[in-house]
Amino acid sequence: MEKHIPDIVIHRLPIYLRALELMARAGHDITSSQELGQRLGISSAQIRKDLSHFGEFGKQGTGYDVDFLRQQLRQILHVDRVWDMALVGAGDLGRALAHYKGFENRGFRIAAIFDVDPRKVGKPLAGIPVEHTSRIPELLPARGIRIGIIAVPAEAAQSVADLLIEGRVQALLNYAPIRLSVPDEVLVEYIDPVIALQSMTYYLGARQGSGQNRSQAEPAGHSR
Amino acid sequence: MEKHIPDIVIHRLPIYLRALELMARAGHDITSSQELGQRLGISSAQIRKDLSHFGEFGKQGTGYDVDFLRQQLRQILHVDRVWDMALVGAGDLGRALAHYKGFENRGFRIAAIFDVDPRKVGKPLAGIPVEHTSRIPELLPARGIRIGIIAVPAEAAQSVADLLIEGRVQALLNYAPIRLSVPDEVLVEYIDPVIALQSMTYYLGARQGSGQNRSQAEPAGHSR
DNA sequence: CGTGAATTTGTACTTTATGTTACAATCGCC
DNA sequence: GGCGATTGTAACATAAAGTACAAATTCACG
Repeated sequence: MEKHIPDIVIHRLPIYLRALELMARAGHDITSSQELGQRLGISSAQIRKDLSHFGEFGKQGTGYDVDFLRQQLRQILHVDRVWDMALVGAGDLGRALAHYKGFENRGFRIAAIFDVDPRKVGKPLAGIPVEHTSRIPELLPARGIRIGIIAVPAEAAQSVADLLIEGRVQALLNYAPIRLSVPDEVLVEYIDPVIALQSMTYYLGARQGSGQNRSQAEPAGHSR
Repeated sequence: MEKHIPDIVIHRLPIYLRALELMARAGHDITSSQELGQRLGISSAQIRKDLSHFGEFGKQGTGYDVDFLRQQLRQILHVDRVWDMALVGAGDLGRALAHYKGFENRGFRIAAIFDVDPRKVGKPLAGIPVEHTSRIPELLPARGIRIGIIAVPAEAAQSVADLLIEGRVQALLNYAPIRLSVPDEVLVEYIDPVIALQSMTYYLGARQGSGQNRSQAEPAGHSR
């Protein structure tokens, strides 16, 4: 319980937590690694082994107390508090994120919004004032914001990342389809729907289409 | 080149492709596994081995022709065509996805949009008419749509998935924070920003905060 | 209240999957 | 025509997942 814990294990914990929250809300008091695994498509042994990195949370013959395990996981993942985040980009995606209800109750809150567009600066979005991007380095440290969300076009993403890092941010969630170059100590997670889609079309392509597919050949040239 | 190819390899290919598209746009004609790896934070040997599953695309002493490798990867991933997708949910997220320019040129297009809200049905979104969700099973097969995007609240996600599958969809991109239960032959990819964030706060929590963090204790009770 | 069957955990051990190292073969270039 | 660069891959090393089981617990039943 004090050694290095594999990153892949860390990435599964939020999935367990999400399932537990769901069970708790459904009034489910007790569960087992088997039940959890069934719901998640993960082997029960995997779940037990993952959890065993952090302690012994279950009871033999019974399983896990949903509420207790939930609290433990929230502690382990440090979401037993609320993390303020800075959102950069008040376009369509930024707006969707600003209005997203899913952050509440899962440990996060958008506490500041930035955009370069002067028409957007000043007007509040989801009740939060939109500031100019250039003020990131100045405003973030004062507000103790340690997480940044990048929701700007790919061309602007790296410079936004640089500003956020100047503002002492330690974790980035990047929606732009580009790899960011950041100091070693800064964490980055990437969300790119096209990457996810393309790894599915690899498998789809081999299969039978249901109708007249391949509607359009992709033109050779590129623009973006 | 005919054996089973690990899923994890498939998931890296789109990342290679994305980098190559970027290079191509930058007028970069030739690259090497080393250069690619440097940009992506992946070892050069990893890249060479991944590619070797599909053939020999490089030239010793020189490296890879950016344009050629790009075309090869697009073929392998079957994004040398355009895939029509059905988007379900015309809320904030659905709107952002409908307007997203990043699908173009990467092999995808939103060809149909659905929502349950009668106020949204009828009005076009990003030039695409919004239909009622109940019409999914009827409309998709006729249009040869094989990919669905779920952008509805968690409560509705499973029933939307069921409708899409009834409409013969073979791949789902699910933005709802819930695991879907689907037949074996249907592919699913998940996007949940909170999962990504929580795996970062695991590491962040151990570190020094930059100011007065832990602004608010999460209340014990839950609602959502 | 005692007992045995049924569960279920945590973990040691085994197997499988993934990644790294190292290098012969090849190529372009000066 | 020799030299530096770079590929593709075999051999090795590391990481992750699955198997199996002793130990603990519950519960039904007499």
